[in-house]
Amino acid sequence: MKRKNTLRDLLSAGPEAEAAAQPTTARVPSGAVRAMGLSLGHLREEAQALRASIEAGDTVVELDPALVEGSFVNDRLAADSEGELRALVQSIAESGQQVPVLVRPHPDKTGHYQIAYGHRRLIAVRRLGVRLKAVVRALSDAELVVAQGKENIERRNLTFIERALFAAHLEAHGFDRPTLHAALAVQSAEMTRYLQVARSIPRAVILAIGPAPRTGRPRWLELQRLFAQPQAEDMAAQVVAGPGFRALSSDARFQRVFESLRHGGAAPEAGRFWRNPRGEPVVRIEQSAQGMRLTINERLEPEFGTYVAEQLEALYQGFRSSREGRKAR
DNA sequence: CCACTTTTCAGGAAAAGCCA
DNA sequence: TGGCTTTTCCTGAAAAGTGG
Repeated sequence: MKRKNTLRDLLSAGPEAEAAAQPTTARVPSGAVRAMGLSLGHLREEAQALRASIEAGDTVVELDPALVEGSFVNDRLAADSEGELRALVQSIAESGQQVPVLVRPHPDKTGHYQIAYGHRRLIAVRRLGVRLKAVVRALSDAELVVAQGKENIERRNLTFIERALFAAHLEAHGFDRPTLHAALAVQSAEMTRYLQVARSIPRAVILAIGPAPRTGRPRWLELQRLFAQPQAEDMAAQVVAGPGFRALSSDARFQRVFESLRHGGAAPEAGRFWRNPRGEPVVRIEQSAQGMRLTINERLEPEFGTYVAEQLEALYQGFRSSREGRKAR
């Protein structure tokens, strides 16, 4: 099997070589690797996938990229950065497309194809106006989404909420749990959390917040719990439509929705301060999932913090009696 | 700037709940 | 009852924050 060996040589590094964590020049020119900022793990996943396809007897063909369409399930909330894409375009222009993409014959349009993984390479190749190196395999819908999921999940490119939405999309398409687990490479417990979040938080709110790359499972779960309270949807809708919301980063948008539901009203602005009459920011007020933290700057107000600590008992008594008063009314 | 602490995230195991 | 889903908890790693 000459072809098999040739292709193997192209992707010579196996998992054993990766374990050494040393870049080998046999696989892809190392300069290009560095330029693209790709992790070795990423290359390993692709190499493994391709090795698997070679072992399955697939051949690499060259296709007109115009005949290749995207998948029927969309998994991303945000497009890849232009910088990353440009680096990939440059790499392919210089050293050619080193790794083929995986496609299947289009189920409805004869002569067309649907991509399973390699979306970014497809875009890059289109820009260059060259032909697309691809492995064509007859994949079922389930196999297609599993392959597509692997492309993103194994690169760890999707945020928590993107995975959750992807899972929800797949579920809506009627895929069973085992397929979902395989597509996202997670256990059933994690899948439950994805679906729970995607089901409980209104889609419009999720889309308005966006991928929130620095917001992970705990806080999304916490937000999902907040949506159990009455009026949560209305409140969130108000926040989302509020002034300046769009201008915030995705993570800040999450934070604003989160805070507004926690406090049942207007979102406090980030990094609040209490100022003394001189206008100095003496107390920094920070809200987290755990609670509220007050940081008292004793350089600005010496011994104020000590005083506040001493007054906690009196403050608490005042807090209790104000609560009782409210209940009695 | 560096070392240390705290927070956050995500993977996974085990227990609990649900349903045919 | 057994299989599957959901909930809860624990853990290690990474990131962020803090203080000297």
